[in-house]
Amino acid sequence: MLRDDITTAIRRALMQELAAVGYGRLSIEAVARRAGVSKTAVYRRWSSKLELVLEVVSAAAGKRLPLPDTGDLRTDLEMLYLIMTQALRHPLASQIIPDLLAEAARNPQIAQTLQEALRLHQRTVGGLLIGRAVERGELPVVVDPDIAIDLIVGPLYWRVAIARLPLDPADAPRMASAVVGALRVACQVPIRGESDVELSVRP
Amino acid sequence: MLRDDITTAIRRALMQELAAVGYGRLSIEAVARRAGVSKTAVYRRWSSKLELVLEVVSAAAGKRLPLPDTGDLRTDLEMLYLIMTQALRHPLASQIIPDLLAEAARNPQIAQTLQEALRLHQRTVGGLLIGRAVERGELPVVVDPDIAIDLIVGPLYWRVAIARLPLDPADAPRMASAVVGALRVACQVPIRGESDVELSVRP
DNA sequence: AGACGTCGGGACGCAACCGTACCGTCGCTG
DNA sequence: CAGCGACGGTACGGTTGCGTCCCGACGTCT
Repeated sequence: MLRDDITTAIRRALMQELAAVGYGRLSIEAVARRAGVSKTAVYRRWSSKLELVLEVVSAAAGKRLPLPDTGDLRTDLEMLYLIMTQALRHPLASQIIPDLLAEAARNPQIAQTLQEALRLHQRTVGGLLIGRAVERGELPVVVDPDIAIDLIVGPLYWRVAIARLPLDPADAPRMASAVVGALRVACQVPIRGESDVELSVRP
Repeated sequence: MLRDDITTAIRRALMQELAAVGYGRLSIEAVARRAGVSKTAVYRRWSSKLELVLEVVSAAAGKRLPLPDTGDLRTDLEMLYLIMTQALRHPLASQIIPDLLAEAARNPQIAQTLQEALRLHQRTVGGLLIGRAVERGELPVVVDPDIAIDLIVGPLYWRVAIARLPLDPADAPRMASAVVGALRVACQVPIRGESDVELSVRP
């Protein structure tokens, strides 16, 4: 039987190495060195760099974040943003996730794994948030869950993970309010044009 | 004098190689090979891989996209989304930009260059769009241009560059309408009063 | 026309990494 | 207690890329 302590050491070393040098420069040799084991120990468990990364990352992505349920869409989003900000601020996540997303543009295997892990997760989270808001009457019937996801996740991901600007705690409620406004419009039947109805923050 | 044809051949080869293997795996040798020149030709012009990439990329990022000015914020955004989608659909952009953004998390030089090139550009574009909308009375006075950028760029970038879902032409107007809704809310004075909803996270 | 200066190309030594074969060791089993 | 099987570590040949040096070729200037 393979020793568990060595397996976990390799997993941990992979994450650190991935954050340090990225998938492109990642070498089995460096992972083994950082883990304090030999290359053979790695090759016995995974046959290639790709397989190693896919297994470890998909396992790590399986950890679900807590899902806010405050009974109010705007507050739910605000909490979600604070949670996501904290998660994305973590050095491992903030370096590994963009790196793998970029690599996914070249490697279909990585793309598929990330799609299943991240996008599916977000779709359920977003679906839950929006579904509950619809039940409470805060939103009309959703037209397209994909657009809803884009509107919810896009702004925060852009700011924290891409632009790398800090999300001022005071900004979270403002962004949440704005996204609620976007969702209200997006959920309307897409009648072209007459969207100059006054949209208030207050329900 | 350095021959211009070879210089441009190296520039073109760099972009292709960057898209093919990414910054991490990029090698001067491969660039020279693809350009059909010798390594010396590259080293005579740029002293290192980083310098080469910075120069070429910042030059390429300087190309400004056309800025829509239709006299209506929603239509401006719709046009902007179509333009951005087309630009991001280009294989070079769709692979190079996420790759460099990920690398920017490790390399301050790249981060700074991208900040200046992309973020600054977007800030001017967003500032223009929003400024004109404010002048027309479509929006109240902007509170924070950064949040406005996040709301405008985030959803589209997320969908096209990260989730890699195609933006259905029919989705552009819907996304534009939704973002207008978000901007209307975001531009209101952020009175924090009526959010006395309980702030608790239920798992 | 001839000499000079500059540029591109090929070759070299060096370092890192890959994937594998072999060897010593540990633990289980009878 | 002894034999066996599986595991981890070291060593190896091969490949790739780096950065540099030297040489032949081309254009220019006098």
